Amino acid sequence: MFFFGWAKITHHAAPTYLCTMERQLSEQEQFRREALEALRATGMDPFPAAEVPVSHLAQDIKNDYPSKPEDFSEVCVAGRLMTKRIMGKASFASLMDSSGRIQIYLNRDEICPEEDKSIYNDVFKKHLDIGDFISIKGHVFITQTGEISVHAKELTLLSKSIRPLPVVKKDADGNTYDAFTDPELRYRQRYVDLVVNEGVKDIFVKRTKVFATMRSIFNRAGYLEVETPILQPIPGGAAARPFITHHNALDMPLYLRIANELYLKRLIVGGFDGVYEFAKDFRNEGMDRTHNPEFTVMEIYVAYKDYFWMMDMTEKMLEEIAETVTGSSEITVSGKVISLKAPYARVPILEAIKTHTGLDLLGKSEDEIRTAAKSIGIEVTAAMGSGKIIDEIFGEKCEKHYVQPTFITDYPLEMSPLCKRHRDDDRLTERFELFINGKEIANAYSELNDPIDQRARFEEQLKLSEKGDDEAMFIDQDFLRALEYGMPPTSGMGIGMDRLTMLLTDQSSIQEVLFFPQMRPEKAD
RNA sequence: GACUCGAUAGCUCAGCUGGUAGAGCAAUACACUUUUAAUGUAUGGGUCCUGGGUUCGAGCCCCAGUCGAGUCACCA
Repeated sequence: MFFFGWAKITHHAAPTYLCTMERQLSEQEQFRREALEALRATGMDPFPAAEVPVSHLAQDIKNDYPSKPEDFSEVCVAGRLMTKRIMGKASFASLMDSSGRIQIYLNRDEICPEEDKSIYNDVFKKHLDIGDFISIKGHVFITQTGEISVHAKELTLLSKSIRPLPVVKKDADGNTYDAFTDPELRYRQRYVDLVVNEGVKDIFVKRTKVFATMRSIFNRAGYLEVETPILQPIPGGAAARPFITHHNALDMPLYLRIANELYLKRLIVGGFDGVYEFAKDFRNEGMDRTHNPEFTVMEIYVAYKDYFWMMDMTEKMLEEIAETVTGSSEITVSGKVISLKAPYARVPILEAIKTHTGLDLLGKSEDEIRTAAKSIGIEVTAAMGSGKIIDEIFGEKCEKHYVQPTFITDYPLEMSPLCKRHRDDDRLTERFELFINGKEIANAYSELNDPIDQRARFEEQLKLSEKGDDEAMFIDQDFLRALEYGMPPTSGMGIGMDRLTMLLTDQSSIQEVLFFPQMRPEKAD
């Protein structure tokens, strides 16, 4: 069983948050449990099993009732009770379903036409709480104050909520009061965040639309969506510290993938013309506003193409995604208007450095590059080769200037061990990174398919790692074997899906676009 | 990892020079048949993040720690 295997390796006690300890109930929780028992005492099941005959969503009623009121004489809506306004024998409530909120009007004598008024007087007024799931059958009408509402004929409890939700209110001007804002609580209890904070759902709906749009663009082009191993014996395809785990039956270490590049290229060797994968990757590094230990990358490889083709494809794809998801190819990111309309500027990295620092590094030796970097205040260490230094200069002095989408191209050979040499200059590679709003969004190559050169590049990485670069790449012998059988000329691209989503939803923190961002364990409740 | 800020009622927050813990919303009770941040009256609700220390006395001061946010470092 999973648990025993895991316990054997770690020897850790179960984290405290997994322990089920008696928790002191708050006054409000006690009241809700009493209400639950009171409902049971009336013979009502607070958690009934039957299917709910929902006929309409709140938003559809609000959209369509004005033009076709005759279609709304009998509706059934279901969702959470979010407010109760009781005025004696009549009440208003708001019901929230997946589409939004709608007001419910309840009248005692219509809900309870018989002698027994307990459904209204006891169940609705006393025992129903904010957060309970209910269904309402009735007809749609417009109140005196002009709000489209459901006039209730029948009220059914669907599920009792025994823990109070934070109550967030809005006034007539749209100002929000008592918003549920503590980031720790919002991320740990995302379910609550989604229920009470307006706009949170929308970010995640957009996230899914980004994925769906990208997928449909690739499928339209005939590329194959594939799955490749997450547990890898050699964590290849990128330079990063991996998570390590252990397979008991094989008694061997396995790594959670840091990238899937080398597996997708094996599939190109195998004869697929275009393959792509939305991949969760894992990197055992620091966490901050733009880094989560697990994150999502889309990688695509297309045979017989080069990186120029990939730039064309990428800019058209991003334009279409922006239009589909946000309704416009112009987006606003932290107050800046960014146009994702193709084509994008294309700037070789050494030209970018020349523009922003005045340094001309083309054809310079490692020592000259090191000296030049120091001259503009870049810190360099002995472990850094010329590629890493150039990357450092670009990151420090240039990157931030590329707010509008820009392909930075033709990186030095040393920085790109999986990338084909540049057709015009063998010190450079056919690589681009796409920068938007000063941040890297995508990375692509004309893929290196010369197995002899690939082996030499891996060996170069090995030397770097001996020099102290703990992120240099591992050598994957099976990948080299695959290349030796022959890989067609291929272009590949990886795009950070979390960061793309951040861009398209104007969020500055990766935690806002991940349902469940990584957190330290919380204390026992 | 370093620094800064924060943690008080279900939620958002206030808390004076160290002297028995406060508000709004939410909750409970009553009233109220078209309200919408419903309203009115009354009431209850606290491990002041944890553990030490100083003090006659600590939410507040000191030390150590936990969790979170921000900045930096790290990071293809």
